[in-house]
This record gives sequence, structure tokens and C-alpha cells, in this order.
Amino acid sequence: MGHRHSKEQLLAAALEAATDDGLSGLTYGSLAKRLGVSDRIVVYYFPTKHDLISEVLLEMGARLQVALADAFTAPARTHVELARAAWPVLAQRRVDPTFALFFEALGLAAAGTQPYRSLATELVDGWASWLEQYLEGDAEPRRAEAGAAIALLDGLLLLRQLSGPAAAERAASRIFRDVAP
Amino acid sequence: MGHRHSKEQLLAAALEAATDDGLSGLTYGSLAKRLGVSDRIVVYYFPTKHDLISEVLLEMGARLQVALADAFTAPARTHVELARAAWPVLAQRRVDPTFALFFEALGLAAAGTQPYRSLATELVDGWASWLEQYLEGDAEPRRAEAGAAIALLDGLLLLRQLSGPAAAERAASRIFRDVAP
DNA sequence: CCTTGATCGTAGTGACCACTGCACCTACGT
DNA sequence: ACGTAGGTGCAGTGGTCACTACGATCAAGG
Repeated sequence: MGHRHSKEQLLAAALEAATDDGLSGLTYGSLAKRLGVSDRIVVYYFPTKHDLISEVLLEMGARLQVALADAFTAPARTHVELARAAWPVLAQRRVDPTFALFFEALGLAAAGTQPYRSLATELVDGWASWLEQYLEGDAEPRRAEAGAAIALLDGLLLLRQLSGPAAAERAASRIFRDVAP
Repeated sequence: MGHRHSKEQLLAAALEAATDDGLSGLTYGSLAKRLGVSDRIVVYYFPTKHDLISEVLLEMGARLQVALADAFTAPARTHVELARAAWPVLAQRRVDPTFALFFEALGLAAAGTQPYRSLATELVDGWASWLEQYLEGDAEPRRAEAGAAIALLDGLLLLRQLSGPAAAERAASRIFRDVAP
């Protein structure tokens, strides 16, 4: 069983590539060239493009959940409180650049064609239910609050991407103005 | 000066195509096939792809501003008030389906490569300064409030796209909860 | 009439895409 | 020793992409 390349290496490089060039810039060829290998190897581990994309998004989401779980110390009462706790993690490009790409990638996938669209839907629904555990209150409002938190964070990340970190920070301080830190 | 096809017709069809298939699905070929003409005509009016994309986004933005100007009756004091006034217009897919695509397209462009990225930056900055006129208060906070409103609306539109109109509406009612209608 | 410029068709350019056929190699179990 | 299965290289497949060379058409102005 010869295996000079492992799937984990490929996936890590794919995360890097997606972070650098965006999801649409992630192709078999670009990933293979980045590693200096034949694209046949990439295809071997990820038989279809959909496999590659979904595994990248899943891995991004998993890393992000780990980082966020540390930030959510106390349960939040509203979506604003929840987003306020999450925002510093997302805004720190130092920590892991792929974080900022995750929601952005969801938007990209949502704008694409059917297979990516349903994948993004599943991901965001999974995220909403995952976020619920950090919210107090009854079931139905919690789901709505989780959705609102996602919407808020996604919007801030887009603003950060487009108008720069400073503008995003000013907007964030407005949104989180009347929330205890 | 023979002109069996006008540029306005092409642009209108391009908006339609982008609304149906997303911005990445808008190509010379797809647009030409939609109209039953040669793609040479499309290239004639939009010499580069960047021309086509930017004119589509500009037109989308212009239509959206017209629709929003009607919704902004009274000046708003905060980003939440502003977003609350804008949301019904954006959420009504009946009115013009391209509205929902606009911010989504910005996200897509932001995730792409350089020419689209700077285009999206210009657009969102233009939108922020346009929104300022509907806000009360001093200059600097107004810019930040406008950015926050854009972030909020973009997030809600993504949620609507991914989790459906009902979930987006529930999240919106949470966000706009403590704002006078 | 004849030029001129705008408009549009036919055909094709090279680049890139996701994906494949096939042969090969190398380690492992038996 | 030998088959077998996992892994890898080489060379392509058909398709789509943005964009172009070149010529035909057709209206209006001089």
C-alpha cells in the first residue's frame, strides 16, 4: 500500500487554496500544481468536484466550530449577544484565514447551480441548529435567533471583505452598541 | 444604422439570465442562446466580460435604488430602522427578482478574482454613501450606520436564499423587534 | 453613386475545465 | 513466489469559456 500523499495533506492544501483564490478558484489543476503533483491524484481522492467542495466546506465548518466553542463562554439571550461573542473570532484574520471565507463560500455556493445550492442549505441549517445550544429560551424563538445571528455575522464578514476591516469594525460597534460585553 | 437588437434589450435579458442562473452562470454563450442570436452580438455591445458584469450590477443597483427610495419615507436614526424600512422591498420576490440577487452578487464578486473584487468594493462603497442621505445625525456615525444596515440586509438575504423565506422572516422579526414600524 | 460606419453572421482561436483509460508500480497477504 | 488492491503517471476526452478575424449587410451622408 504505497501512499506518498495522504488525503489529509490534500484537504489541508485545498483549504489553503480556497482561502487564497476563493472557492471558484479551487480546481483539480490548481490544487495539483500547488502541491507539485499530478491532478490524477487529486481526482483519485476526490472523485468528483462536488466531493472536493463539500469536504472543504465541511472541514472549514468543523474548524470554525472548534474556535467558536471557546468564545461562547456564557449562554446568550439574543442573536446580538451571540454574534457579539462570535465576531472577534471571525474578525481575527490572524487566527485562521479560512474562517472569513466560510460564510462567504456559503453565499457563493448559494448563488451557484443546484448541487452547491443544496449543499449550502444543509450546511447553514446545520449551523443554525448547532448555534441553538448556546442560546437560552424556548425552542422556536431560539431557532429564529440563531438564524438572525448567522445573518448578522455573514453581513459583517461581507462588509469586511469589501470595505475593509476598519469599516466592518465601525459597523460592528454600532450593531453591538447596546449589548453588554 | 441597422439595429435589430438594442443594447437595452440585451441588458434586460442579461439581468434575467443572472437572476435565473446566478452571476457565474451569465456567459456570452448563455445570454446569446437565451435570445436566439449569435454571441458575436453580445460581444459587440459588451466587448469584455467585465463590461457585461459591471453593467448588469450597475443596472441592478439602479433599479434597487428606485424601489428603495419609495420605501424610505422618513429619515432613519439607526441602521436597524433603515434596514427595517428596506427589508419589505427586498423580501418581496414578486416585485423584482433581481433585487434578491444584488447583494448576493456582491458576495460572489467579492469571492472572485481581482477585477470583480474591486468592482464590488466600488459598488458597496457607493451604496453606503447613497444610504447616508436617509440617515439622521453626524457624518462619521452615519457612514458606520449605513455599513451596518448593508451588512444586516445582506445577511438576511443570504438566509432567505438558503433557509427559505419563512426562516428569513422569523429572523427579521427578531432583528427588528424593538423598532417602531 | 459611393463611401463610411454601425451592425451582425460564420468560423475559429487557445486556454482551461472536470474527468477518464490504461499501464505501471509497490506493498501486502497467502 | 505470486496475485491483488491501493496508489500514481501520462496522455488524452469532450466540453465550455472569453474573445477574435474576416467578411456580409444595410442605412445614411456627401
